[in-house]
Amino acid sequence: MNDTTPRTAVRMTRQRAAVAGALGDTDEFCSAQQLHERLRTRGDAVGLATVYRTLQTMADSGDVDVLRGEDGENLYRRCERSEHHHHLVCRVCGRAVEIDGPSVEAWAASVGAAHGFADIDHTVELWGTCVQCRR
Amino acid sequence: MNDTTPRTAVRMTRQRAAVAGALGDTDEFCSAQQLHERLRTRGDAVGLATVYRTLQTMADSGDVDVLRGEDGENLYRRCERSEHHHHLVCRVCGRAVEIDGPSVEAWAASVGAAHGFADIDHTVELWGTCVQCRR
DNA sequence: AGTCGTGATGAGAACGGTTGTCAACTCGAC
DNA sequence: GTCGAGTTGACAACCGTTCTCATCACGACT
Repeated sequence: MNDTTPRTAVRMTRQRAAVAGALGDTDEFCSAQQLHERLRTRGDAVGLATVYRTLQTMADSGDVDVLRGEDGENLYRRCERSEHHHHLVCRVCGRAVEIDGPSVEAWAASVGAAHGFADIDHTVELWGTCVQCRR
Repeated sequence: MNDTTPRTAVRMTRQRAAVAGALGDTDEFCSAQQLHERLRTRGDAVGLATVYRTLQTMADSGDVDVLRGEDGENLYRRCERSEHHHHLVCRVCGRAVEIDGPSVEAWAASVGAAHGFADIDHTVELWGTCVQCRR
């Protein structure tokens, strides 16, 4: 009954290594399905459900950033910073820049409080077209 | 070839009036399905597809605000201001306050430009729990 | 190296929101 | 009243994501 004996160990499997590897290959946000396809063509086939599960787990533990694309699907990218931050994402290729809005956090909290709302959470993402994709 | 003869008139139908009426009843953001259900119990039955189509049309013309809920579904609310603005939404009841982040717009544009991104668009929504729902 | 328990996997079904299909309908201009 | 084009509704199709469950394989412990 002591915590020194983790009851739920996270096992390292070929599949998890593959997903992590594929994510490490790029700076761009990509969907679970894109990742699944990339792994398949790479010869590192992993079940789609597993890709979803793995990404979810990694997102929970803060190993990947998740954000909802403009069409509603979830996009993932390996996380470079563990602190809270936002993104400037290219809507064409998915390339992203991590940014922080120094004032945003404070602004969100104060606006929330001013209207009597608690547990304020905020969504702040910037979409644009990067130089390469602009042509 | 002159604009004085609109080729595609928007017709006022019982269904559109019903959807508009249901939206006018509340200040809260609600989903297409909630609206559909509300209309049904009200005796003003409208097909689900029609509710979706009508909301989409109204959103395009700026008559309703749309935002994507935390679970990914689209939420609609009658629009009070046509100018660009953001929302502070109660994640429990959907009640919302229209807000504007004076600095947000400028900040988004400058960050985008600084990284060579064009056509910057931004998503800024605040979620919280309102007084009534806090208990 | 062999055992074993439990977490992990994958194929496919299920789900939930949304959009497409198409024949029947109805608004509204004439 | 007529007529045509926009509109509607029941239902199928879509699509991303999650669930199911039998089978597999880490890895801790011999």
